[in-house]
Amino acid sequence: MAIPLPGFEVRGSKTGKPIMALLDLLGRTWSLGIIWNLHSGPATFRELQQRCEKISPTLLNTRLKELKTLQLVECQEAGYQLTNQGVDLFDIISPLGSWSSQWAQVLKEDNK
Amino acid sequence: MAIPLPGFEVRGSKTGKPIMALLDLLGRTWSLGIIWNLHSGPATFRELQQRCEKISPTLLNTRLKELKTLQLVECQEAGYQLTNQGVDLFDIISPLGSWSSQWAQVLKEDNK
DNA sequence: TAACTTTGCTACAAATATTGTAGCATGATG
DNA sequence: CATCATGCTACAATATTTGTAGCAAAGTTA
Repeated sequence: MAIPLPGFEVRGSKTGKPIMALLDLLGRTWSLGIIWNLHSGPATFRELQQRCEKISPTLLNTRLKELKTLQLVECQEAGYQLTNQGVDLFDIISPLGSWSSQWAQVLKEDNK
Repeated sequence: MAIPLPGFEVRGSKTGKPIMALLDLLGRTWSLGIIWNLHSGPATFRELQQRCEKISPTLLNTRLKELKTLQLVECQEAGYQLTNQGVDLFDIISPLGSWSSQWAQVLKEDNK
């Protein structure tokens, strides 16, 4: 699958709008998981593999390449880590953590 | 693929943590796209299909079932629309719109 | 009321993405 | 050296997504 670059046609949209490239990226298996897991600090390839519990090395490497190309993740001495932009992105989505707890609560109530 | 319910094992995590269910859901092809596209107002099945440009009816229906089960989308007279919870979720991710524009800008600069 | 349309959705095969396991090359450690 | 850990690739098996066709039900028109 081609890396979703802003300005070009991506899965789901021909317009080239940045948001569509981003939604394509984040909608790929494990993209969000990798970003989420990297927030707790840099990790080596194998360490990241463990944080993600069940990701295959093939896909992990594919996603890392995409995320590096799109400058959300970089590889330094300490291992893979979020770039400044990656951190900014994480900061936007981080409220999902507490939101999801409330959501789980509501789902639980409603299924009583 | 089983619907990712908070409290149960999901793709990428056995812990049952709500955030992992959410990341599984949002990481599925078109989940984010559907939520994003529904924000501009209710839509019939075919209308939504057009907003999503290239989604197949099979998958659209699968995703809608998931989103309905998880109470993010509901089907009313006007068509499919975000529930209150769905709107809350959208509100969290909506800054991605402007963030992605800046991101696109940076990528463009750096590739000069 | 009988012929069109439109709509929501299913069927199903082809195309694509993801997993799982094995293992290789490289560099560090004993 | 021999051993081990790491980053990553190969590749076949499996699962997901697409694309096209089309059906049943609910309007609309004549």
